[in-house]
Amino acid sequence: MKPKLIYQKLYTSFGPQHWWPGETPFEVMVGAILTQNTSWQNVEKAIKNLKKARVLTPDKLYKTSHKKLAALIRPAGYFNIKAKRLKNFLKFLSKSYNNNIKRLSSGDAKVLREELLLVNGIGPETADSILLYALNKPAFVVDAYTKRIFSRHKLIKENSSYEEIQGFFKSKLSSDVKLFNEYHALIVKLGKDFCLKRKPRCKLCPLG
DNA sequence: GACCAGGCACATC
DNA sequence: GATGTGCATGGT
Repeated sequence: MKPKLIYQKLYTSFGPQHWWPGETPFEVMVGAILTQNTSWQNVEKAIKNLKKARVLTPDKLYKTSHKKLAALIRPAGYFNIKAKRLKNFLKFLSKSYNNNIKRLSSGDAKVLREELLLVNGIGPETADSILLYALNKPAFVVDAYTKRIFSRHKLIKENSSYEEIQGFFKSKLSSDVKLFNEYHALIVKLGKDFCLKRKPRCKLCPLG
């Protein structure tokens, strides 16, 4: 089955997913770091804490102490390391872009991706999530579900690298922000509902 | 109580 | 380049 057809099947089954769940680009970027290897449900609690404490802006979050920040994001797990990663990102945002999100989003996507990857704590998936969902750049996001689902359906090798999998999708799809947005969200929906780690395939899977 | 969740860096071979 | 490990909460 071709990637485009799979997309159509998923869209028909599940409908639009309205991603990313976040009110502002900055909130999306923070969420992208907090959700690393963590369920979104837990991330929501952390973001709620940040909002309640009124620190969910680049400058205020950067000024928040490590101890306080870690305590606020505690529900998202790995709170010590994620507090550091957030600070690393905030330092980059401040030093390189003067906390100007508009200037950030007007930059060249390829350059920006490289800059993000230089931040300790931001890997390929987090970088692409930020590019796609916060800055509206056509970056195809690859995650654990993508690997699992597409290798089980024999479309990619099980040991393919991130770049290989991303290349596969980019070569088969038009470079369209809306499409990339919806496709990744639908993959996550499918993964959560049907493609569990220990269950090789599911009879109810819309892909058969 | 085990397993899992929208990763990443780092050590070691 | 591949493989193993630490990081941690909360839901099922």
